[in-house]
Amino acid sequence: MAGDTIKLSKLEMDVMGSFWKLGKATVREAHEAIPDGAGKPEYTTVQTIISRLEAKGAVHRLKKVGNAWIYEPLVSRKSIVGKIVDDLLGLLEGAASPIVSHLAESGKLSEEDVKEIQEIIAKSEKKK
Amino acid sequence: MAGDTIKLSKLEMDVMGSFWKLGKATVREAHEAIPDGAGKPEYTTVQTIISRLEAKGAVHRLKKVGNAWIYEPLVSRKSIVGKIVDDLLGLLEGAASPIVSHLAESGKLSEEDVKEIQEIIAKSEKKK
DNA sequence: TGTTAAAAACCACAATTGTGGTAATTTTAA
DNA sequence: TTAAAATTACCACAATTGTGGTTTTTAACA
Repeated sequence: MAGDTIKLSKLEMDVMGSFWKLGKATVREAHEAIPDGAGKPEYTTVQTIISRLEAKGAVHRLKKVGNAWIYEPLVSRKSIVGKIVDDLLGLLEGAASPIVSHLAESGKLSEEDVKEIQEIIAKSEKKK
Repeated sequence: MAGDTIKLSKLEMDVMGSFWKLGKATVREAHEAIPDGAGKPEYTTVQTIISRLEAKGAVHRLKKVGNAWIYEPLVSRKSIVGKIVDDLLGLLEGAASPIVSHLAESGKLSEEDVKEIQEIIAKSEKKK
């Protein structure tokens, strides 16, 4: 228990990206939702990946429409991102600063993000 | 070019952790520096991993002392963490907030971290 | 200087991941 | 109602990763 979030590979993650974006999708829709560019997998590859995702319990078949199955995600992006970040924190011995420094340096942190952080921290400080 | 930071697997990352911590190390030292617990690899496994890290250019042999080689990291933790975070950002379509929310919620962000972020942001704002 | 302890070198092999093909089935449109 | 199009089902296979054993070399010391 505790660390039992499923482990997804890079490609599996990309395909989950389609489901997280679309909510639910057929194989074809999931495939089309993957951004074009180098390394975009073939349709049949996505088929395979979705089967594996199903075996892992990351998606499931909702219903059949026409002759295509509609799949639905069973794990949230939030939980998966959480696991990735936690793993990374493990590598960093719990220190978040290398992560936030990188975010800040790469200009990905908006002032809104910072405000949000401060609020959350303020809240958790109060609880002590 | 640009995305040419080496790709490390989980175990390879753990072993790199030893090098980042110790600065340089023999196979034995790297092995011993891995925290005990479930999934701690055997000495010979670490040997293999270090060979692969060498092949990937992540470490190299510095010199021989006694009959053991001393290895040294060639990639910084910073660069690897940066790559992981960038990949994650890719999945999140560039939005950092899911990451920082998770960090903040899990109580890993100190007030010092927040101050650091603000400073970095302030600096980059000035440049505009 | 020969034995032994340590490390390297080399090897093996299963699981997972990336990648996509082919055959069979099911719809749908002519 | 049958041919074409879409989709599933099933298969294959190479690369990478996790895992650690066996053999050989090398250094140290008794």
